[in-house]
Amino acid sequence: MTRASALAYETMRRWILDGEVQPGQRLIEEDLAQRVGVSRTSIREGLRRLAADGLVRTEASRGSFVLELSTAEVDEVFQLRALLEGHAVSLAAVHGQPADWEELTDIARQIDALLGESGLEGPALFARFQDLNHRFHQTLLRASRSSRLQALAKTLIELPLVTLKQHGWPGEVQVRRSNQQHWEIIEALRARDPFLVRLRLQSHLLGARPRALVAQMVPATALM
Amino acid sequence: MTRASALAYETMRRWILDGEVQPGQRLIEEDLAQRVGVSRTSIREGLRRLAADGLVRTEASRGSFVLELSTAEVDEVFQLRALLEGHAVSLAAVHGQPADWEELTDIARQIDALLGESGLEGPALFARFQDLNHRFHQTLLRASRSSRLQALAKTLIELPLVTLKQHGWPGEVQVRRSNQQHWEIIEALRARDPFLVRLRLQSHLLGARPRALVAQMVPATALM
DNA sequence: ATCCGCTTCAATGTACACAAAGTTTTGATG
DNA sequence: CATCAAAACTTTGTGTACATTGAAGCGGAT
Repeated sequence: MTRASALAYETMRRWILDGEVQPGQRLIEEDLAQRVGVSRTSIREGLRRLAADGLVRTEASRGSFVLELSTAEVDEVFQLRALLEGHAVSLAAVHGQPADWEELTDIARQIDALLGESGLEGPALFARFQDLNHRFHQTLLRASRSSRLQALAKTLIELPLVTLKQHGWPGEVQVRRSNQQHWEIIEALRARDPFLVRLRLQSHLLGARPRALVAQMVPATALM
Repeated sequence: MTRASALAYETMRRWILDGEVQPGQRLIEEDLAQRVGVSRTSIREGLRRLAADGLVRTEASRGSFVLELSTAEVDEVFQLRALLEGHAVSLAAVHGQPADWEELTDIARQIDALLGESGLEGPALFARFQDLNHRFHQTLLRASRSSRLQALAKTLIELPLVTLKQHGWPGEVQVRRSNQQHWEIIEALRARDPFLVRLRLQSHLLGARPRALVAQMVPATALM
């Protein structure tokens, strides 16, 4: 079984996404090899995959560094997500199946349930919301029935996660508002309205971003 | 200098894009190593980069295969190109510089010059047009001033090239029509009209595709 | 003759050792 | 004391040997 390199990839990927290694930090192959428990060969293969994902940047003969994202770059990523996922949901509105709506509904229900649990707050609430939210967007992408579009968007979705520890967690209010929008997206999908669902999804993605982004947008047409 | 792996990557990439290895063909690491003149280590690294580009597909423990694209997948790629490059040119209309317009104009002039040369036809004409056309679209992407968008679109642009040998070359008529559209795109950029330039670019990209594609489009909104 | 399982073989996956490149330390000199 | 160059060390890049896996071919049993 192809395991050592896959193990290296997944382990390091998790370290980066969970913030256990800092953005900008240099990654030394030998150290990684010892920590993961595989040889440098497998570590190198994992690093190259991470570089392809955009999670690390590799400079020739100088090593690999964990991705750093400026706020401007985070905005850029969200603009592109809005473009690609907007397209995806409008395809989903046409090609999607009732089973897709069910899956989305199930996830939205689980997020609602999360909000109902008393005593759940801060990091704990956030971690579970994060996971469900991620699944929601992945499910939307799958419903587009375009594997290539799915692959492109998937990499973008993960990039901003490296900066989460710096930006802190959203509060219960934001989670509530976010899931309300999820329900509205599902509604537009059930109605098979590609135009409306795209608008709602783009609004969902860009509304969560700093206001600065809106000002930078190409007026009226940037994301269409 | 990082050379062996870079050499492997570029050499194999050229083989694939030039059709010297067939779509679907299995690539055996040892053979490649001998043909390129580097060790399997470097070949493997090159293959992984090609896999990240989407030019080869790697199955665990079973080897690497040159990308195969069905006509439906080619259409899918062009749809995504229309989406991403459409966005890019509308950004270019806002953020681009006069130097960008000059560069584009220069390329369009060279294509016109190509058509003026008597005796140039078939594969020879096509090869030179192909190169200039590629540079035109790359320049458009650069003018968007979005490196991430550029990177995403760049990989898509190259994918359909693997099937060129199967589809034959476009004639002089198509080249002429294509460059006419290039001029119209440049005009819309100079006018800094993000809406118009996006429409013209999408029309340029999708017009060249089989009619079937239009029928598959999500009515009215697929690419907006 | 066909099907099942075992052996054999070819190709990929992994580890390790050596080579090349880059960085830091050190020491001599002005 | 500052500066610069050379040596020592650290880290990445490449080649090669060995391990593992999957496929193909072979042989025997029904």
